Amino acid sequence: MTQDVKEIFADRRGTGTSRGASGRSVAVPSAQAAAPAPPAPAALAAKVRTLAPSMTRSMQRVAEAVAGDPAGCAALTVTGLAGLTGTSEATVVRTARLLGYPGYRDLRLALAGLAAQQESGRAPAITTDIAVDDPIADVVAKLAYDEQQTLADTAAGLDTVQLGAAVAALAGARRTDVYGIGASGLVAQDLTQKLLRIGLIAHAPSDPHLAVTNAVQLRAGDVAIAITHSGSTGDVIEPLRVAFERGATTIAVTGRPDGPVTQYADHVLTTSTARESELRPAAMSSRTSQLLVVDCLFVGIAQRTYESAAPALSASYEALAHRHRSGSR
Amino acid sequence: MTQDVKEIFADRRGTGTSRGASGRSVAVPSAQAAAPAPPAPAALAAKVRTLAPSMTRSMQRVAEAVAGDPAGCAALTVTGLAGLTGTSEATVVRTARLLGYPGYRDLRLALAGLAAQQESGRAPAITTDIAVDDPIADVVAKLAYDEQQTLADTAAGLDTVQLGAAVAALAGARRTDVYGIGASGLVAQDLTQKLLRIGLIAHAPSDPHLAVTNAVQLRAGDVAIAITHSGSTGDVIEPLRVAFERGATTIAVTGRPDGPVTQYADHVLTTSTARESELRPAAMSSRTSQLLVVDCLFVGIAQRTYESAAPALSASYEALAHRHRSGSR
DNA sequence: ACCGAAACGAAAATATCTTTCAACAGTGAC
DNA sequence: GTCACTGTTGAAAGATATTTTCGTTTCGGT
Repeated sequence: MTQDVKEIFADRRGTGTSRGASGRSVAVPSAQAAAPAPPAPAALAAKVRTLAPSMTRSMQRVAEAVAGDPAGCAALTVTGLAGLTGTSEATVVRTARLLGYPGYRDLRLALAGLAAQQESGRAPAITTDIAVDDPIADVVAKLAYDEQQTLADTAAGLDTVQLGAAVAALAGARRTDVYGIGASGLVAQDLTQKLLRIGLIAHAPSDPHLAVTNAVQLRAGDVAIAITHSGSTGDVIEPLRVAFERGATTIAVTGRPDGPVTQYADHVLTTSTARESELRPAAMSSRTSQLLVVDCLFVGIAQRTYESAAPALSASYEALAHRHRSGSR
Repeated sequence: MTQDVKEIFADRRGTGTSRGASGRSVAVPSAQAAAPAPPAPAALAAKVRTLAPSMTRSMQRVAEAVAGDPAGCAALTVTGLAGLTGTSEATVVRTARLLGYPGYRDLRLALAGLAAQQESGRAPAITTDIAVDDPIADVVAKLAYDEQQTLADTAAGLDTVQLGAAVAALAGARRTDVYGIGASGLVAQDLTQKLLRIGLIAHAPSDPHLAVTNAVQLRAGDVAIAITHSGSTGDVIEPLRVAFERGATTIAVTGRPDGPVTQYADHVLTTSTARESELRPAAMSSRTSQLLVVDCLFVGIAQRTYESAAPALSASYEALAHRHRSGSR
């Protein structure tokens, strides 16, 4: 619940990006040292969207103002912004904390930076929503633009320390389980396919019961990954919990870093949340975001295990070659 | 010479330090405001050089530090910067004034902006390939950039006429089969999931033999889609050929519009082919491209069948709601 | 060596940010 | 419906940071 919020307020300098990890030792030493999460520079708009659901009404108003007019807000003091949004100074500070800054002062600094970037980058044409009567060409353009935006947001908001830790764990894993349901299930399978290609042992059970059965087999040295946009998909959380309790290293790929799933995750990789609409279900951009994260994991692992990954990759390529008809002209 | 300094010191309220006031009641673009020069955004280094002669020794030290490391200085308080340069707070404020800002606070804000600009300015260096020893942050940036590129290429290269025709066929189809193997198989499943969600009948057999078995059942009024990057995957072409011969409308989503698969396709949707490398297999960008095409198909169909699609979408959403744990927040 | 003007910094004064705490609103149990 | 409880909120106290004041120091000229 709001315990997340409370925590943030209570222990400001806290290194605990992931609550789950607090009870256990993190594999990579550098992880917690640098972990407090580098206050985002340009990833602010994305962060606002990601965290918006876990904000209270007043905080949302503040976040909205900040995301909507960085330059304007940067010129305001706490009191000014509080007045503008019809809230109190305390709320503004709370919002700043929630967004990952030590206090309003730093948020303001970041805001100034963002404003400068926007200024130089020139306004990137606002995405209007897709309408029922949009011509097909517009649909293509809007979707492409949106997905590009999602990619940028995801890349900006991805915690490279967590990512590095996740890669390290995966690269040395005895075996890996990937859990995902629905659209996220496809992402899970995608990752699994990739891992298999570089000679790692990976499974992506699609049946929730099988997933739990699988999870029970895991132990220290194994890795379990849960992929869920909402962060609260029971069928995915359950196997991760089991894996967590069996001592496996657990990773959560989610759009809600404050969701239940992170309780059992040693490392949390945050995917970006784009606005959705009737014609554009959340599944669309969350999938794009998840896939980018998965690709990053994959390439990271491939780098680390290059000696064995490279031959494995070409071997699987060779093996499939004959399944393609010879000529294509 | 130092008369500038004097002036600045003497008349402090001249330019209206109070931001709040200036934001409201100033009706006329203040004449005096023009003269004092708007606080420089990025021209800071230049300003330092220009004004250096009229600075005292201590102030020069401060100006030098500021120009040399904007990012670093932006992180410091007055006291900190005074300490770093071996001067006093008063001197720092005096320098800020000389540079055209109402006070240190505003200089600091400008500094943050400058730092952000510099930061983003050095981004475009990511066009190179991913190397084995790239730091993880570079991997993220490069992958995101590449996928964005792929999206742009795909959107640009997509034939909207073909797309429109494909959408029309799908929207009116009695049933739809989607064939894909390996990475493309996941895309096929993704499309299938989406179609099911809006109440259409779709299958994505993953077993090639089952695919053919399925294809045999198709007839005019049905649609078959083959997804293959290479355009020459036998296991995918075969069912499409069967469907084609049974009279179904056939669609090919491929990166090779000249490949064998198009022989049996009524409509061809071209995905873009990005360069691949050892660490970045083709599967990665082709998948991104294919997914965009699939999304376009989906949204197009949803538009056409809006009356029935919208309720179906919300119904499936409702049905799944209870599978998510109550809430975080 | 002495004078005056300019430069400088310590500390007071002010503005700004942060924390605390008590009151309030929403929610679920009975 | 009422009660207890948890979570949210803003006012004001408390802590920091910035700005101003003002006396001391430095430097150049006589």
